[in-house]
Amino acid sequence: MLVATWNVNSVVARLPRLLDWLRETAPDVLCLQETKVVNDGFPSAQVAELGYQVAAHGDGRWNGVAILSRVGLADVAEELPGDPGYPTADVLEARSIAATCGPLRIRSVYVPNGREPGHDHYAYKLAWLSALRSAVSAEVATADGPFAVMGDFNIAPTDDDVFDPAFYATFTHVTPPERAALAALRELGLHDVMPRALKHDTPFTYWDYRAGMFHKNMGMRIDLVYGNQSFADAVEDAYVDRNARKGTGPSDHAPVVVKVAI
DNA sequence: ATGTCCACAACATGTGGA
Repeated sequence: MLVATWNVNSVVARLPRLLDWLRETAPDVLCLQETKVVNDGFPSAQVAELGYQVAAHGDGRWNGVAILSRVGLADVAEELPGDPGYPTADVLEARSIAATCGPLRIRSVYVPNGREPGHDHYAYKLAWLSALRSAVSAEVATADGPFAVMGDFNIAPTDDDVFDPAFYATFTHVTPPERAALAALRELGLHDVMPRALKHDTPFTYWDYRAGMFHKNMGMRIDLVYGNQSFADAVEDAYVDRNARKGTGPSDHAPVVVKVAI
């Protein structure tokens, strides 16, 4: 199986590139983030022509996640129990969706950005990650086969995952509490599936649109694949498809593609 | 050598978010 995750920064704006990429790469399962569209606006018919079923969970203007599968799609869960909501507990954002795709249980996540350390949104990010840990803990405990949670975590696990730690020193994505939240996920028995880079030896997955950062390779690895033991044992290859970040009208993220013997 | 994009409201361009 080929499994992938990609923050597309609007599935509508990215549709031509998404369809081209699906034809070229032909993943069996693709997790999307930042679809930025309500479910009725999701281009389901276009991806269906390529053989994919869709489970979408969208807000509209912001956020939005989805799972595309051509190996079956069942037991879809859009709720995240314990979701703290933002700015208040009654406002839940579309940041997580889970489904069973053939033999694989999968969760696509778009972790809150956090904006800046100390901001309300930063506290929300940590609370949201705590809720995610609880949900994933239950999934890991009940999974009798391969399980993976993947998506845009908006956290670089280590200093090696950013082009220059000093550049990000005062920003979110690298603070100890955020990294501790990732470690808490791994403590559930999940493995960080490290992709190889197609260039530069740095498997970054995100480069800001501004100031030519992609061309200077000033990026971060914040799109992650965390798999349980069964999933990790089956990994044959993993890479960041930086080619999808090139050219006209790219997302600011590149897909992470994982080949698993499942 | 240089370097942002997206959606929305509204209908020009400002705004918020990333």
